Amino acid sequence: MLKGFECTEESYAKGILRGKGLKSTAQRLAVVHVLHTSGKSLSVGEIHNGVKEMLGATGLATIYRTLEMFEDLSIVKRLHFPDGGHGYAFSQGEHVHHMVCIECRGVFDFPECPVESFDYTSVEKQGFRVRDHFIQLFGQCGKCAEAA
Amino acid sequence: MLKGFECTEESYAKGILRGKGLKSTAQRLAVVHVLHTSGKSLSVGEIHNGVKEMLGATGLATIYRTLEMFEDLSIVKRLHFPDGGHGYAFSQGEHVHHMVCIECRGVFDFPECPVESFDYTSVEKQGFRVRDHFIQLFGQCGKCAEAA
DNA sequence: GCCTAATTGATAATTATTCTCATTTAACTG
DNA sequence: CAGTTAAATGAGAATAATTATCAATTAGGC
Repeated sequence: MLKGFECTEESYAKGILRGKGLKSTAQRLAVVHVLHTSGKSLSVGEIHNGVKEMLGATGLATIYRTLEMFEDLSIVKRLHFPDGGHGYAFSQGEHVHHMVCIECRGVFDFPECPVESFDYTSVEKQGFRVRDHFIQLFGQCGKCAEAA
Repeated sequence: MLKGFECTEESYAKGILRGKGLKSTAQRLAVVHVLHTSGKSLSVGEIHNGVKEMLGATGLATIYRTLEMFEDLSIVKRLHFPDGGHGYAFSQGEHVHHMVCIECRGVFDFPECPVESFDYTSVEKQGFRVRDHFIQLFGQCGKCAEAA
């Protein structure tokens, strides 16, 4: 097992995995570590590289499997970019939304939900029942705005 | 050139294409037609099949090229699904949001923007400058709710 | 420490997307 | 409305992304 780099986020993931009867493998914790410490949205390839740096040879399929599982467990969130690409970011809990810097791909949380107070009347008139939503803000983070 | 199936949506697309000095080809108008008449979000393959039904042999690359261009022109919108997949829907104008039926993938517009009235103060305290946003609602459309 | 089901690694297979270039065509022009 | 030209297309090769397979490994409980 992996030692020495465990922090709040890894403990959080371990707790969720344990609760579901899933194993806390070195690979899974490394994915959490790589994502969390980067503070931004990473591609599958970037995550794979980060994990390999920590653990040595690691199968790419494991990264895909882990990300899919983590998304179901609300440990990571899949984010989409205007250019059509996508990436993954560490994210605790289900009802958090994210803003993404279009320059550095840094990810920032915001807990207030703009849709929560939204009046669905016009939507529901069409017979539509809203169950869930996906929101993402794009812009410039403080650092990138300064640098510009 | 294509005749006989032109309706408001095709004229709309032709106008935008003309305005940008782009050609209104049979393939492009067929993409609009297929998307609009379906009323739902379609995969690239489904769009390709629909266009082939109308025009006969059509290159897949053309479909990809057309969809990318149409997204830039805000004629179609790329939508994402909880299962990780994505699709395209006809969509007039830039500031329209969509709700998608998770059963039939039907797409419904709503012009009111939940984020417009949202108070960004907490976000901007972090130095983040919001430029754009992506919103999508998921749920059940009237028909699918009845059928259930 | 042992046992067992869960997980992983390596790679093959599949699927999705982009590229290339010769051929075709929409739109403009006279 | 025939001629011209830059834009667009088709077909398939090339590349990238994702999923599947299965033998070998390992976390977690006893």
